[in-house]
Amino acid sequence: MSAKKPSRRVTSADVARESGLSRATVSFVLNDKPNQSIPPATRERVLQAAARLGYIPYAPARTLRSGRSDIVLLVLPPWPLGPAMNRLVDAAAEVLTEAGLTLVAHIHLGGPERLASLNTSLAPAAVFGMQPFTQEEQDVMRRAGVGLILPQPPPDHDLADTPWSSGVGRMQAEHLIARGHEQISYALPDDPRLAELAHSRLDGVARACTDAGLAPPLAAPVPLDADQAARTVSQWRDSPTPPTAVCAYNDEVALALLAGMRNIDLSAPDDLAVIGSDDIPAAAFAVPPLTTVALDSGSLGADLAHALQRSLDGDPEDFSTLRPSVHVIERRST
Amino acid sequence: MSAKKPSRRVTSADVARESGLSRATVSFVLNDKPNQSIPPATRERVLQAAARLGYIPYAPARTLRSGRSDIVLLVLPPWPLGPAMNRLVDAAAEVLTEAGLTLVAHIHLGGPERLASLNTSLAPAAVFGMQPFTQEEQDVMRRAGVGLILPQPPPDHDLADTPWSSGVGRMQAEHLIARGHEQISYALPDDPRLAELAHSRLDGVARACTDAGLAPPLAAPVPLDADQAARTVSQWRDSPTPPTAVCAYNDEVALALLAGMRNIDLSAPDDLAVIGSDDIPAAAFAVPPLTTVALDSGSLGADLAHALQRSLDGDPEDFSTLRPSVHVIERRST
DNA sequence: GCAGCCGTATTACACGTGTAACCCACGTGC
DNA sequence: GCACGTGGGTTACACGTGTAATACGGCTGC
Repeated sequence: MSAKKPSRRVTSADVARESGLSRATVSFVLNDKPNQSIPPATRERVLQAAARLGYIPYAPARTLRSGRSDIVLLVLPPWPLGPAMNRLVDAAAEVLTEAGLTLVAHIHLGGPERLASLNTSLAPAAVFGMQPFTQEEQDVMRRAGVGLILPQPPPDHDLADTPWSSGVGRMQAEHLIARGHEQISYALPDDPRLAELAHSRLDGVARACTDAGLAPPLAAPVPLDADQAARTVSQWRDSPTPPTAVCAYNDEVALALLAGMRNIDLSAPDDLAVIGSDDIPAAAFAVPPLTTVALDSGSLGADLAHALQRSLDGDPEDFSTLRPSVHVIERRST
Repeated sequence: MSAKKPSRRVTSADVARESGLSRATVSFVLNDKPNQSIPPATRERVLQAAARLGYIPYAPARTLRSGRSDIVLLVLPPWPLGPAMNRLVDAAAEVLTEAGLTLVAHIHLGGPERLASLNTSLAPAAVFGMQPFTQEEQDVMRRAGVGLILPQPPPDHDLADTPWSSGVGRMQAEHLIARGHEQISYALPDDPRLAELAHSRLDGVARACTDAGLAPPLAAPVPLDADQAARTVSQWRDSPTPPTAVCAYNDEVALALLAGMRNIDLSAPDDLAVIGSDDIPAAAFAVPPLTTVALDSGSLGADLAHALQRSLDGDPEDFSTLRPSVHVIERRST
């Protein structure tokens, strides 16, 4: 129980010694190779010895030998992602765990050289990012031994048109249009790190507008501050074509708008309808309760994980066909 | 440029061949060993060959040989953690990256056997969790080669008394007491997964109350639903000792309370003062704007990372001395 | 009685890296 | 002339696994 050496690692050789068999036999039993014939008696001997010693195979050695790791790396951007992404990761992790894979997340800040050091220490089987990687980044990862890199930019397809970006914007706009609104504006987030994603959502709104024969949306950044939000609203109302409704980048921006409107004695939806995105818990408690667009990120995560798993098994999978369900949660702000 | 073999891995042997030197020399140069004498000319030869081939050392082999990995694993519980934890992880990752370590996060769902498989594929140098691990879990990780496991339960010290748990509760209560409140209640979260953390925060509130000579707080679960929250508030007001203020587990619970109070024509702070915790963006936009307790999780993360790094370097570090700053953000709900 | 075969377990090697131990040629001091 | 460092490099091994190739003994078929 209390050894001198504080923590000597238990190797498969120890198990072999303990069970009086060879390391090969131990390995065969523990990975139960199908085409080997091992009598139940010896199998039991190995299993018990392994349990007694608490043997755990050493990942690096196993990976080195087999050539493939069972780590899936999720590369997250350094900006806050909200609870939707949380659920997505959650669901994906569960599916992958079931398949013997391990999902880990890393927030990635710098350029390709940092990505390189990441892969240097992890050597994942697959890397999953939020937006496509640059060619240079891909090269670095490939050289580091990454087998599968996602998402792959579909060459003929608009990069930005992922379901969790422009799809959300489109859904927001369609809901407002169905309510009879004809002049829509868009509330961008103030954080520059969110600019890319925000503009692709705005793009979804714009397309929904042109599809319906409406004018393109006015867009303006809305900081998370009630007074500044109020100013933006005032400017909109003073414009030649004042909007009757606004799509917000997310629920937080939408809440800022509602608070700003209160400050200048306006209220949703009569003076200006407001729709958010993400369905954070606070949305239901706003004044008035906020209508918002929710992405079923849980099942999206599970779908992604399944597709990834099949991809690792050799089936080239088309990830662009994954269309998650996104739906409107109607409350009182529209 | 376009080889038949789709992606043969570039090894240090390739670099050796390319530079016309031996693998050992290559290794010496690349890890620049101090006590070796390598003329600048050869050094340059190696470096250029490595760059030309785009050599990236293979993590598993390196780890296998050296015995220590540079991965730090953050084990997250499967429940939502809020933006504070996000900032903490962010800051910690930055510090660790600077030190050549790689921080990755994994959400952990099951028992020790899952933890085992986790470590089987990762072999991290250190594991960092939110609450102390059980003895069994620690054993499993130790056997898997994990050198440092945090947090270590201090034997003589109350387990629950971490700064981000009871410290928050204490700070909430002290603020209310300073405002003259003498009967305080506590709004627990409805999610059973949060029970442990919530009760330790409640404990902080209770201790602040007894320290001030007040009665212990009434506690009740408050679901994220306005009507149900309203019912709880009514019950409190009907109790023999009706509270004049309430500490909420977090801002979301606090927002639910405010919404519930609106439904029954009560308002904060006159009918009942409400204080939250976390300072989520939505708190500022509530009606009335929510007073809350904010943890400086960014600097806490950085401190933790520094301590962890020193610990890995051999200095036994006392993590229980880390006292993050937690302060009250006064708005209008108290 | 012997070749052959099958079940059982072992030996031997490869994966890619870090590094201790060694080797060789070349001044250099006496 | 010879022992002797010494700069500049190499050879050899270890880390822990997985698995192909192999050895051995006993049974079967003819």
